[in-house]
Amino acid sequence: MSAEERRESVIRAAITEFARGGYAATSTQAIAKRVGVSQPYLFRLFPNKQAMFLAATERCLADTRKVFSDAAEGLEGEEALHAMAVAYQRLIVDDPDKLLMQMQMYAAVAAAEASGDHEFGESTRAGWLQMWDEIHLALGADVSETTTFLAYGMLVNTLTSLGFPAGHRIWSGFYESARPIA
Amino acid sequence: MSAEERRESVIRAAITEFARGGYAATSTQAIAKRVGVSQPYLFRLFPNKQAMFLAATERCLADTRKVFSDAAEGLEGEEALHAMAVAYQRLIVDDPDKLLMQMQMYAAVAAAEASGDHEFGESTRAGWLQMWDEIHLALGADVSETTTFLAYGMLVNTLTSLGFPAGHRIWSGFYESARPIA
DNA sequence: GAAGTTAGTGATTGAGTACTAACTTCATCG
DNA sequence: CGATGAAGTTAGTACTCAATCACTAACTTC
Repeated sequence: MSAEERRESVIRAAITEFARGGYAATSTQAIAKRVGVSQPYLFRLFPNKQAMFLAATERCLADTRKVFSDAAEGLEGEEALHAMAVAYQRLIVDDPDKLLMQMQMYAAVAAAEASGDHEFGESTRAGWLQMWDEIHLALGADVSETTTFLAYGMLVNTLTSLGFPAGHRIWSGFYESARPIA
Repeated sequence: MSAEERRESVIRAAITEFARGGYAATSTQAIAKRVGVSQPYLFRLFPNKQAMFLAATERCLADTRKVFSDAAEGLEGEEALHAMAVAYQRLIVDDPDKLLMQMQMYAAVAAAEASGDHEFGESTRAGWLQMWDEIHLALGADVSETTTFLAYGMLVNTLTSLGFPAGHRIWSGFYESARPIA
């Protein structure tokens, strides 16, 4: 297998491992095992552990962006909003690692920023802005609608992360106001 | 100093340390140093590191709840909403560790749930539900308004964690729709 | 002042960690 | 055939960390 292909599978493995353990608690050993390769070899493909985490977060953001843009393609306004909401819900159910990785990313960036490292946050902010702009366009360039959409998305992230099961009363407000499922 | 008082200061120190490093990357040594006590003594006050983290998250949630209930006291409806929004913004600015700890908590619970440990999530969900109910009451028992309020709150958390500076265009939607500052 | 308790420490251990250096295997090509 | 270079491994280093243990100093009770 070529180094480039390996790097690909390392990124995929890193996403699932980092998603479950966060940055610090995930060992490069665990990633290597999932890839099916020796642990030191990872350091041929990436300069260090941080680079693996960064690659994983970037990939994760890009994948999420793609889910939105694919869902909204050819639609606009209310229809686009509904399609994106449904697509995001499907993403969370079908590929929970993406959501977990997102939460780990937020925590990691927050910690990095708090301790003076603004480099990591920079790339994440750029990815987020891209996602914001894409959703913004799909929703007809309505700023407040974009903000509201993302706000509900973040609440979904939080409640899902906390493990509130579907049907729990804490979800009831979604049917009345945002209707992301319907 | 009595053990109970010590336990108090350990919790406070744990909040700031865990907030900046997350669970795994924070050493008990760092907490002990901040308290001004030897590292082994922490294990007289708490059975293990997890218990310190749990105590920190519970305290953090309780403090946040108190911010809301204090702000909304004697008010209702639109006024209560505005007061709580302003109070939360002040909390984030004045005591950023509370927000960081919250994000670390979400990531940690998500990871725990994903790997089959539902005990940690249980206490966090309970604390969150309490907060939800308090806000719900303050907002006149309007479910969709409560959900919207919390949704905006979670977006604020995310954007702040990512380090988007005040005045960045990504915040513009807040003035038009939610007006949590104004 | 003996008996007992409470707050606290120093030394240590054993497991796990990121990362390095040096070696091997093997397909390809002149 | 023999050389080259890329893919991958084994062995190892230097370090960190949670948790335990045996101990002490100060206080309280009677």
